[in-house]
Amino acid sequence: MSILSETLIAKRRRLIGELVKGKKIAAQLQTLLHKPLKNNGSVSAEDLAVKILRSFTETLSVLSSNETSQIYGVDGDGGDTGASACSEESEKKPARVKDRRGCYKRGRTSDSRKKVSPTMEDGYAWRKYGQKNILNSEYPRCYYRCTHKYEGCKATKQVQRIKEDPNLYQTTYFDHHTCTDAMRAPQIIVDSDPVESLNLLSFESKIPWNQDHTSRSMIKISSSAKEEPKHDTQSDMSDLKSSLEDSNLWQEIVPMEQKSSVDAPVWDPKTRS
DNA sequence: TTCATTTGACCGTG
DNA sequence: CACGGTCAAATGAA
Repeated sequence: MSILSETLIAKRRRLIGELVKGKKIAAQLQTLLHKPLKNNGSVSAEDLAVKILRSFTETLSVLSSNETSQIYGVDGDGGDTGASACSEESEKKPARVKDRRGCYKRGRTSDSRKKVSPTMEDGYAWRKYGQKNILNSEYPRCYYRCTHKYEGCKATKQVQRIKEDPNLYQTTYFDHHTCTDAMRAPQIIVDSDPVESLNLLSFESKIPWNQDHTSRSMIKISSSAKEEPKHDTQSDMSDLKSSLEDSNLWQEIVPMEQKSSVDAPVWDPKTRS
């Protein structure tokens, strides 16, 4: 027990160290991007990018080597997923409202992962199904589920703008995508969504995020990525992969069974009922 | 016409 | 009863 917590503490230290390092290098890269002419060759943007990637890669490898939920401090007491589908027909209520008693449960007991990002874009196609004003929160919370819910993908997420910094969004992911890459750009699959970590490379100050970046526009981006598989992400990923292969980190990050799942979409694109 | 978003109602939990 | 998560009709966009 104590040994376990010690290793956890060590891992946490290592993670924090890596993240701090990555943040510093990212800041350097940011200034470099702002004044590219001043790049007299001391440090190239590419070098910095590689360093950042390495730092985040290291972080991911630590995360994927053990329970991420513990490190994130997220609940994960097992049990089944929050909402469950309505069972069947029931006509005990007025036409407008069907009887939804027992249709869903609360309490998200499945694994959840939190992420703070300047963008809601994460490479997946999401469909908004609700929005609520939350007590003591200035901004509403938006509820999304995977577009391919009807193919069996149970992934959902909640997005909420952060009160202290409205440019940032806190996204909480529930469940995992089972629709994999059939409808989105290919990517590495790690325990927690790897694309999220790559999104960290999109610098907030470079992107004109203003308050008009609503969920709507972000979702549009998601679905367009689905419809025409542009492979920006893919080329990014292959760059990343090739740079990582040099350092043998790639093998560490991608567990065996997940590597094989990349080219084996599990969802079946059938017509939904 | 199809598909996504909006929005108010419904429902379970604490 | 309040709150938060979900549903589904209405509405809008392509």
